[in-house]
Amino acid sequence: MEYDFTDVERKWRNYWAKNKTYAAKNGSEKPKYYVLDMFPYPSGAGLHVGHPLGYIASDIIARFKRLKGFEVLHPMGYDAFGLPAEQYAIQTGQHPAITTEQNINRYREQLDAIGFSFDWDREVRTSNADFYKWTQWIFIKLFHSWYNKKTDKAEDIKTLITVFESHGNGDVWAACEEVGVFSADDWKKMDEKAQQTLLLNYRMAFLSDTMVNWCPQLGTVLANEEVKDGFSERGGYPVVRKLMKQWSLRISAYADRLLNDLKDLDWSPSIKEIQENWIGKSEGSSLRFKLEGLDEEIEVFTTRPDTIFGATFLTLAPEHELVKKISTADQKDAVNAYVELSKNRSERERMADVKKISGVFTGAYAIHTFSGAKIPVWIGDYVLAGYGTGAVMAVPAHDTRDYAFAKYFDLPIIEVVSGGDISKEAYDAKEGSLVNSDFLNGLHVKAAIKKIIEKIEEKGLGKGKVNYRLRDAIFSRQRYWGEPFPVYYKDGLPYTLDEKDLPLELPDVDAYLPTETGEPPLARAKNWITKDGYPLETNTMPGWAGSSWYYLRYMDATNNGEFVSKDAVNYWQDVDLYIGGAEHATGHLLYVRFWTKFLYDLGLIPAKEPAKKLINQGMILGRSLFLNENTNDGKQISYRIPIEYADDKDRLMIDRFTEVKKMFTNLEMNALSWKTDETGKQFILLVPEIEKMSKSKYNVVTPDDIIAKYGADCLRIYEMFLGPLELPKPWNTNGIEGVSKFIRKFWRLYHDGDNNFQVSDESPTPAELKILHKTIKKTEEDMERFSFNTSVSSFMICVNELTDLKCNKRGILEPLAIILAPYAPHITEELWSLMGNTGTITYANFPEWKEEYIIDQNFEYPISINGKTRTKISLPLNLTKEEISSTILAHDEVIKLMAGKTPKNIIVVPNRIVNIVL
RNA sequence: GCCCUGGUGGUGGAACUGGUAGACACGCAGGACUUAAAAUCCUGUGGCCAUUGCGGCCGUAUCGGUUCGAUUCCGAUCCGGGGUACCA
Repeated sequence: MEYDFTDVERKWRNYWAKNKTYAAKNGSEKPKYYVLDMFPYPSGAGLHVGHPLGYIASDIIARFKRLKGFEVLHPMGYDAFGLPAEQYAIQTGQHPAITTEQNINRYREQLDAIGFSFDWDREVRTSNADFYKWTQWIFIKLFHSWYNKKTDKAEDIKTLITVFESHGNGDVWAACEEVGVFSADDWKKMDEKAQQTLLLNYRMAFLSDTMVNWCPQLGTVLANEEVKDGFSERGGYPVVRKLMKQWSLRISAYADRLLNDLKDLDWSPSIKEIQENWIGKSEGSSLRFKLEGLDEEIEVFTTRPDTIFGATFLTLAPEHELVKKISTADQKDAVNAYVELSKNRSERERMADVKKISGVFTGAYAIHTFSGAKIPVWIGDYVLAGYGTGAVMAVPAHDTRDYAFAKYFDLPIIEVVSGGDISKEAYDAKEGSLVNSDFLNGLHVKAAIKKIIEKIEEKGLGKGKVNYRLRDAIFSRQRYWGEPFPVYYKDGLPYTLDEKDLPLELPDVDAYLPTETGEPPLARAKNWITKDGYPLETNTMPGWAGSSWYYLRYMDATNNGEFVSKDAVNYWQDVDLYIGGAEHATGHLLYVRFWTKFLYDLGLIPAKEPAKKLINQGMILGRSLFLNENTNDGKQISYRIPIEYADDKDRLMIDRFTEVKKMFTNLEMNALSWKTDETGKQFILLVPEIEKMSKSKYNVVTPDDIIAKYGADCLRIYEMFLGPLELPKPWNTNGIEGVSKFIRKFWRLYHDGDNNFQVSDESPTPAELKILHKTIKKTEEDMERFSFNTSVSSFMICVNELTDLKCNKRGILEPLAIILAPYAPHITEELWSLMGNTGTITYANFPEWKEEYIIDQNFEYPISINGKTRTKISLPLNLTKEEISSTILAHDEVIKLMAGKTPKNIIVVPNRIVNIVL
C-alpha cells in the first residue's frame, strides 16, 4: 500500500473550493501581499507544461506569505479579447464569445487540477461588459485629459480650457501636436467645432492622421511592438506603412517618467534595459541652418553639436517637407524620382537594404551657421522622417552613417575630434579633444558640447533638446473582438458618451469581416448610433487595453459603482510580486506603467508604479522529434514526428509506423534505416531538437498527463526542481521519478510499513531538531531570493536524513508539513488532518528556526597547503586564530604533509578554512 | 554591429559576501529482497594514472592577470540565448 494521490488531491481541492479557503479580505488587519501572474490569453490549445511554471512559483510565494501571516491577494483571470478567437469566428461564423468561453472553461479545469490558491471570486475577463465598462471609462478619462509639462502630470482638460479662456495658449507648455499661438480672444471667437478640433491636439487620447503599420491579411493596424522585421508577430503576414486616421494615446508625454522611475523598480536588468532602449532618450541640440538664396531654414537635431565644424553637408529624409521647395530646376527630376522610389519601398525592403547607400543632391546649399561655408543639402533614406526633425547635419568624420554616405558620394570629411583615424573609419567615440573647430579647439568633447549649446542658444539658432524614440501608441484596431470605443461623432468630431451610458456593449454583426467599403466589422452592426442618432466609432481597442489596468480590478472585482474603490486600492496599493514572460517587455509592461501613472496623476490610485518586483520566468522548451529519410539522390529529408508516437528512448517502433505514414504520403519505408531492439522488434531512432513548445510543432506536453500519472504535488515540485525560475529550459521528464519517490518517502515518514498512520509524541532528539531547523532556515532564505529549486533539494535532504533516523515524531513532522505545504499543498493538508488538526493547513504558523538547534560544537576545518585541500581537522568553534594555527601546526597529519618544511605563512579564517603556505 | 545574459560531470543543476567544486536528482554499473517482475533498500559513479596500502595529477568555455586561495574579481578571445538595429 502506497500513498494514493488521486483521492487525496481531489478531496482537498473540493474542500478548498467549498470553504473558499483562498478568499482574500479587503482591509484586513494583517499586512497585505499582492502576488500576481500575467493572465493568460485562453487559446484553443489549452495549457502546456510551460504555462504553469510561473503560476506555480507565484502560488508557492502566495502560500508561504499566508503562513507568514500576510493577507494575500492572489487572483487569476483571462485576457479574453484577441485575434485568434476572431480569426476562428471569421472561418466558422461562430461568435468569438462562444469560443472564448469554451477555451476559458478548459483553462479553468487545467488550472484547478494543479491546486492553485487563486481567489476565484475575483476572476476578471477583459471581454466581459462589466470589466470593459471600466476600460471604456478610463478611455473617457484619457480623452478628457491633457499633459501639463509645467506640473509634469496629466490634468483634466478643463484646466486647459480655463487657461485658454483667460490667456490663450501662449503660456501653455503641454505635450501636444504642433499648434499655432492664439490669444484668449481668438479662443472665445472660435465656434464649437473649431474649439474641439483644437483641443484634440492636446488630449491624452486623440485622433490624428498617422503613419501606421497596416497588415492587409489581418485587416488591421498593428503597434510597433506587434511588428517583427516587417511581418506581423501573430501570423507572420507582411506589414506596410499607410496613412490612416487613428486613435492614439499620448504615452510619449510620460517618456521621461517611465525612464526615471525604472531605477526604483526591482525588475531584472535586462527588462529595464529593453525599456530604456525602447524609450530611447537622447540629449542634444536643435540647430537651424539658413539656405542660400532662399527664405527657408532647415532645423536639425544632433547629439553631437560639438562636431559642428565637421559638418560638411546636410541630409534630409525623402519625406521632409522642404524637399520640394528647395530642389533646383536641374536636380528636380532626380529628386522626384528618388522620393517616389523611397515612398514605394516597404519597410521590409528598407531594412533589408540597410547596407546599400542611396541618396541624391537637391541642388540647394545651406550656410554653415558658424563657419559661413556653403554646404550642400542632400536627401537620403538613411534619415528617418519620424525621428528628430527628419534632417541631420552630416559630420562624416564622426558618424558612421554620414561617413559611409560621404565616401560613397565623395563628399569632404573633416576631422574635428582627435583620437581616431578618419582615413579608415568614422571616429564616433565621445572622447578626445576638438581640432579644426575655431573657438572649440582644445576642449574635450563634454566641455565642447556644453560650450557650443550655450553659443547656439545665445545666437538664437536653436536650443538644448531631448529627443525620445518612444512614439505615441496607436490605439485603434479595425477588428470586431475588442472593446468598443465610448465615442460618437458629431459634425465629424469625436465626443465621448456619458459615463452613465457605459458599458457600450459590443453589438452583433452578420459577419466578422470588414464591409465592402473597407470599414471595420462594427460598421455592419444595425443601429450602431447613439440614442440621438449620432454614429458610433467603428474601431475597437487593441488587445493591450484591458491588460493595462486589470491588476487594479482584482482588488475590487465585483464593484459596480467604481473601477476600484478607494478603500480597496488604498489597502492593496500595488503588486508586490509580478511573474510573467519577458516577451511583454516593450508592450504590456510599458503600457501598464503608463496607465498607472496616468491614473495616479488624476488622483485615482495611490501608487505610481504597478509592480514593485517583477520576475520573468524562463520559457519551457519542447523537444521535437525528427525522422530523417535518405533519398535515392543522397539527400536527406526530415519529417516532424508527433512526440506521442515515440517511446521514451526516442524510438519509433514499427507497429506505430502506419499511423505516421498516414501523415506523410511520400514517406518510403525502405528508405529508412531500421534497427532491431533486444526483443527483435524493428524501430527507427528519431533525432531530437529543442525548440519552442507549440501545437504546430507536435511537441506539446500537457500538465494533464503528468498529473494523471504522478499527481499535482509532484508536477508542482518537479517544475520547480528543473532549475532556476528565470532560465529557459527544455522539458523532459528524466528527473520526475526522483520527485515522485521523494513524495512517497515523505508520506512514509508519517506511516508504518503497512501504510498505517503512525506519528509519536516523543520529544525529538537534538539530531532531529537540527535537521528540521536547518531545513526551515534554508527554505526561508531560498524563498526570499525565489530560489525554489534549491529548496526542493533541501527538502529531499531533510526527508532522507529523517528517514535514516526513523524519525516519526510530531515535534518534527508537524512543522515539516507546514514548510512543505506551499510546494505540495494536497499531501500536506492530508497529513495535517491525519495529525488531528481541524481545517486547513493554509493559515498555520510558519515555524521559526532557532540557531541553538543548528550550531555545532565543532567545525571541521579543511586544511589546505598552498591552496589545495589536503585533509580535514575538527576543532571547537570558540578558538582564537592563534590557538587554531598552533593546534593545526602541531597536528601529526599536518606535520607529515608539510614534509619537514617551515611554513612561510599560515592563513586562518575562523569557521571557514586554514591555508598553510610552504 | 551595438547592448544585455549565460557557458560547471553522461543529463537537469548546487556552491548565497573570494574559502572543502560537483549538493540534490536523473541516468548508468554492481548487490540485497523476490519463483519472477514492480516497488523498496544498499554500494559505486568528473577525467586520467596507480589500485596490495595510502595515493598522485588534471579539471568550472579558452588564454592571461590579481590573491595565501578564483566557478566567483579584472583583461582578452571563442561559443550559445535574448533585445535592438540606419534614432542623428
